[in-house]
Amino acid sequence: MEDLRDFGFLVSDVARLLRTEFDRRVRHLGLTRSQWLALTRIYRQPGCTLSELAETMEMEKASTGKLVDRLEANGFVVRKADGSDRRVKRIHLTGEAEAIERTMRGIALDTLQEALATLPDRERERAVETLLKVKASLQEMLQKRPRTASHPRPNGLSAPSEVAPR
Amino acid sequence: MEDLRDFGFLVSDVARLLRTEFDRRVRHLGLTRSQWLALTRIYRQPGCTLSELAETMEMEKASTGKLVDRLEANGFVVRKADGSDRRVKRIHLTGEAEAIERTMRGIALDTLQEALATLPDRERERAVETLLKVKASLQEMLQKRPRTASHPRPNGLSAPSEVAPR
DNA sequence: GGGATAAGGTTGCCTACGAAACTAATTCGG
DNA sequence: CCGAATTAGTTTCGTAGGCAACCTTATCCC
Repeated sequence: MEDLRDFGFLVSDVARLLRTEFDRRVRHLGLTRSQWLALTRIYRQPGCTLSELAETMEMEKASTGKLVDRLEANGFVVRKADGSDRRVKRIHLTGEAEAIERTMRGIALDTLQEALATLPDRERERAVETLLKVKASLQEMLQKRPRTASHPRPNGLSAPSEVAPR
Repeated sequence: MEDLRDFGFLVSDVARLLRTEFDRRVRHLGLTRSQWLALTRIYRQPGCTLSELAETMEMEKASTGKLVDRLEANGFVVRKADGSDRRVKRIHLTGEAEAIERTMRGIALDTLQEALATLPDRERERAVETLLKVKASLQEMLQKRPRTASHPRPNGLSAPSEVAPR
């Protein structure tokens, strides 16, 4: 029972460490891990819309949009108007981005290989299976609770009031 | 081989989903998951310094400092000057924080129990072991590369990934 | 056709973190 | 003892990502 929390801590720790290490390795390329992730999705789904991208990245549209903003500002991506629906903007990689994408893919692989070097294949595979289950479970939980479970209290540094048991 | 990347994606996804779900559940308490994490550390190490806290949280001092700023601004924590060293500020929980800490601990447990509901104990334990190994490996990697490795040759590494075409 | 509703994107606000640079206080080496 | 190196903490800047509140177009449906 006690290691339930351990699991939560560990997943977060490993994710953060992984991101930090990877970002240090690709810093000189001018992109981050998150940006590279977006690139790989666009690479596999050229001309996708922002909503589609947000969907496959399992992120909010707003957050995704800002990621794309930065990618576009650095010339890795372009937004093109759609012919039939004037709301949508289709996202495409630039040629430069494709080269960088491949480079970063290699670095990602290196990083993971190094981080998992001492792990037997079998163990890694099992971990992947386990994580897949947990992810599915969490997705269901988040979907079931669609955004705000009430509580329209935006601004206002009002104290948390009486929430504290005594 | 191919699921090496899967592992990386999955860990990040699960961490993010976990954080989002938990933050939604504790939103009404006026704190976040990260803030709660800090509280639990301070709870177990009352009067610790910022550097110690940053150490146990495995985070940068600057990031930790801002976390403490917010906690202090909301009255969950106080900084007290140290008698013998005028640089250090010792961090203590307020009474209110201790109650909230317990509440949030319960919610964390609920969240994890729900997320891992379908996972046999054995499988969860194995995952924890695996994650521990990976975490240790990453910590070593990050330590070996103390900050700026900017471009001074990222240490040959195994093989592939020719660096930056063009 | 025209109003209600939904879907695509964007903007603003807030928290979380890392990186680097900086200040003040302390310890160390000679 | 004094100046150099260390250490504690903060500040500044940039990216990431959620949440909510918008516009703008498309659709739906009467």
